[in-house]
Amino acid sequence: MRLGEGVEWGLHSCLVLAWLDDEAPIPSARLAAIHELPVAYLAKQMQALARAGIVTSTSGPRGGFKLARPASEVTFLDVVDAIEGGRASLFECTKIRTRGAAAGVPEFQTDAPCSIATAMHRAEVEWRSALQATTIADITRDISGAAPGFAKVSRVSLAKGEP
Amino acid sequence: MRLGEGVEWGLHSCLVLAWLDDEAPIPSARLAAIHELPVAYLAKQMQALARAGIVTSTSGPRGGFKLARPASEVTFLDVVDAIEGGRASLFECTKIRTRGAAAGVPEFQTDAPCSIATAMHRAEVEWRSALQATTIADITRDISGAAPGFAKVSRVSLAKGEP
DNA sequence: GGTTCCGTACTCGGATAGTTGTTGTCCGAGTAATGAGGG
DNA sequence: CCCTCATTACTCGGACAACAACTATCCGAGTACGGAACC
Repeated sequence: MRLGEGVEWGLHSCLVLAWLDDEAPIPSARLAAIHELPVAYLAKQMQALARAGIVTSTSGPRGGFKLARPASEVTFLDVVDAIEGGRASLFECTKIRTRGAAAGVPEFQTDAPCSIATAMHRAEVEWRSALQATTIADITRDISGAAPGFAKVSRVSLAKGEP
Repeated sequence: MRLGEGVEWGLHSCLVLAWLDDEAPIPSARLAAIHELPVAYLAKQMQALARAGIVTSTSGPRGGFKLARPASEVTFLDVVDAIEGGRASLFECTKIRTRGAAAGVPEFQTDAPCSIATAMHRAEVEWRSALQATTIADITRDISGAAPGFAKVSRVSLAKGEP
């Protein structure tokens, strides 16, 4: 079990969009070329981000994608939920304790939520909280801090396409 | 994206095994009947638990599964890892920042681990920590506390099979 | 020369196949109880 | 009556299909630019 690859692509793409925020919209083709990804499939993931309101899309020449809001307000959880499409519930309780022979056991028939499901959900909340506590802006800060002198020139190379 | 159903089955089965700890080993057929699950597929999951050393298996008549160690030493993380078979890494970094046009950007070529992967892994550690902090014994405590008076009689019904 | 209009090229968007992983099932190897036979 | 041993039934264990989800791809709808024609 693991997250789809699209999550990684979406996060990196949002990072690039934040990086080139003052430039024109970036089409999927260029986003794909930057990370050497399948163009059409990345486009599909970008559609999911657009539906979730994380990025805005523009059609036609000079069109492409831009961040819909400041990078500091785009959390990792937003991107994960957008691309996984709500299927990001790590655990789902199917109420198996209410079926079969266990149905005759009073301790298992209480209306209280299943203790196992509760524990799993508690862990999941920890995961989602950590994702929500991190934004795209945190990552751009990391990268800018690592090599501030080359920021502008590399942004230009990325915007042009090939290095 | 979500965990396999086998995780829920494994957790509930461990709970039953802990509940009936002083009884004879429980065969997969009875475990499946308790929760009305597909017998053969549950057996497959129990095999995974046995390989991980969480339960011990006995063949032949009067055989079945028993917890290999006290329920207080069986964490949810143990069960999840055992059944997901090590594929429980929620996120895997495929190093896409080192390919394509991004390969020419100095900021993306540092040897430091990918900031995005780091953030995702940090969230995953939170999840795994929460899972490790919960044991099967915690759940048995919850259930016993809810209806202490009926514990013994229901344990007997479960051991016999049908209520 | 300025304005309008049309053609063109480029972009997103949803509908369409291929491949991997999960779910479900089956039969064989091994083992302990069981009953018969012999001492 | 007790012991030995073959039979038998029951269990786990790994090998074998069916399904779903993820991955990958294509073509159509819409839009802005660019140029030509007209005023």
